[in-house]
Amino acid sequence: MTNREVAELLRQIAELLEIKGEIVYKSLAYRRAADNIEALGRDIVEVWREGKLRTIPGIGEALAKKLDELFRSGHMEYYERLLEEIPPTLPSLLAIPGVGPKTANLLWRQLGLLTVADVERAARAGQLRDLPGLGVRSEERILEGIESLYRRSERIPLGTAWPIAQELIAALREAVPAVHLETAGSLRRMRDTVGDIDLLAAAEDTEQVAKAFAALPQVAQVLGQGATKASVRLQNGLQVDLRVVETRYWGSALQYFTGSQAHNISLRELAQKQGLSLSEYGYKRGDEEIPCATEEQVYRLLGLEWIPPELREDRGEIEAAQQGQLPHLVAFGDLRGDLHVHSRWSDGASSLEEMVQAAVERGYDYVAVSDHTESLAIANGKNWEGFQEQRREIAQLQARFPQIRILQGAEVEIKADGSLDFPGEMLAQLDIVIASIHSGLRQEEAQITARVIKAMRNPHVDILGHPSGRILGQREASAVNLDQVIQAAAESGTILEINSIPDRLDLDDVYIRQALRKGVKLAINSDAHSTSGLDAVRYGVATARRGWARAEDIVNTMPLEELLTLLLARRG
DNA sequence: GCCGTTTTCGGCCCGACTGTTTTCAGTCG
Repeated sequence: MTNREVAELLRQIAELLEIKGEIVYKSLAYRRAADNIEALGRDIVEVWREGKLRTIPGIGEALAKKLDELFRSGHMEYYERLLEEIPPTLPSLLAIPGVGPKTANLLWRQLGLLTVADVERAARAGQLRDLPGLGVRSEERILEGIESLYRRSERIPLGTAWPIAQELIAALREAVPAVHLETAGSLRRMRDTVGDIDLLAAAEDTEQVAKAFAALPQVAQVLGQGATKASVRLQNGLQVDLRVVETRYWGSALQYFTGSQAHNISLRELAQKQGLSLSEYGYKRGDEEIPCATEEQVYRLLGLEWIPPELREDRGEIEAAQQGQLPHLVAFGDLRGDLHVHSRWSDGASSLEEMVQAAVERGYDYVAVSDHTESLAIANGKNWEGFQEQRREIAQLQARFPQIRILQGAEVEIKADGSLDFPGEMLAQLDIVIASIHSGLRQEEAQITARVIKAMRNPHVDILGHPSGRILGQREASAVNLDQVIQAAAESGTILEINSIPDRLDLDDVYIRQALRKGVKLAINSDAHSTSGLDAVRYGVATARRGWARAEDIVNTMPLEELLTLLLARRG
């Protein structure tokens, strides 16, 4: 079972327990355990085999026992018993905005409703208004909730949301004076996908800002607007929430609205131990109010360093901040080159010269052109002859662009049996070799893992490209066991790629962190297929930061000579 | 169900909003 599957099971149990009416802390415990399993970065079944389940935060005696039964037998009796008590479809009602566990229970017990369609039918027939605690308004609200559920859009990739948010911020700045204006929520934490766009402003006249926001030309529909907030839907369907606070609350509010929720809960628990209560309005000690104008103040009052938003997921950052052990995270400006770009030689839209020119404009010291190889015919992959021809063009360009070093690379296909498109003596003539999988992604775990590791052990392979193969919103990661891939990388010295294409972001934050724990080196690559694609590294850097990466963990922050020495050493 | 520089038992985050309520329960982020 994958970590995600185990986490999903625990979350289902949490929902069933809520509907059943168990004390809320029990379901909270299941959710916390689920979150921590998902953020583990290693195979939970492995942890179980080592007998170390209890070392995972949030897993105590009872959960360890249940998971042990699950991994041993494939069943969890507790879960199966719950499903006999509570109809399995009932948790689906919780997806209706406005319907929580109490209402779901009520709808089931009183009217026998089991699905969203059941609820819709009953609501339209006017059967909900007479239930205890509900009325006509509730019935309407539930119907509205069902309609919005049908319309509900998927989470959107960071790479889609981020530029839109920047554009809105610029437009709002133009329209109205605000002292502060920033993104908040999962967008500020740079999660790989976001549910909506959250913006936060501080101003003297809060209502003026909310009004100006609702009146922006990008806005298609105003969902709600008051003195301190506005919710809108954009022309492109995205929902954006803006909140406006007084300047003296800026720090407290920005901290609060950035989240994550788990991070905030842990922070408030810490505050509580120190006799303080923390909210978006700052601290309270008894009747004394302590608003914070900066985020630094929020953290400092608890004895913490300021925590970068990308780390705020309650994955140990608070403890690290307490001890002054937060990592100095890699930054955009640390990158000295890009090791994975394409050109018109394979499936790129820009010429080699245009790509080199664009890399120069970005201030890079080096760029590796890594076009596809022959068996990826769909991407116009080139044979060895093609690469030799390309080398002559690179030599000519190099003479014209002395300010940047142009490396010849290749994105070599890992074939179904783990062999590569080119033999060793050819690969040895390239400056850098990225090995990637683009086909046979459905192989089962053992096969695809062995295939990838075989390629990694090839001394001519420098980098493993987009290791999981996921495409956000379209394709799940392959079955490859990243635990074993990371272990193999640690042993062979293979560099793992953080592919920056917005719907890849692969490796993801969780496995980046695990790779770093094992001392594996990473490369933040754009995988650009046109000149503008080079800027995607912004998202790769953000993902690296979410994985706690420092500049020294990323090979393309190195000066050219150092990088070349590293590559040579690896090839022996 | 978890967990311990106040605890191995008794706690477990905070505030806003809404609707159904005469003081609060449920939901949400």
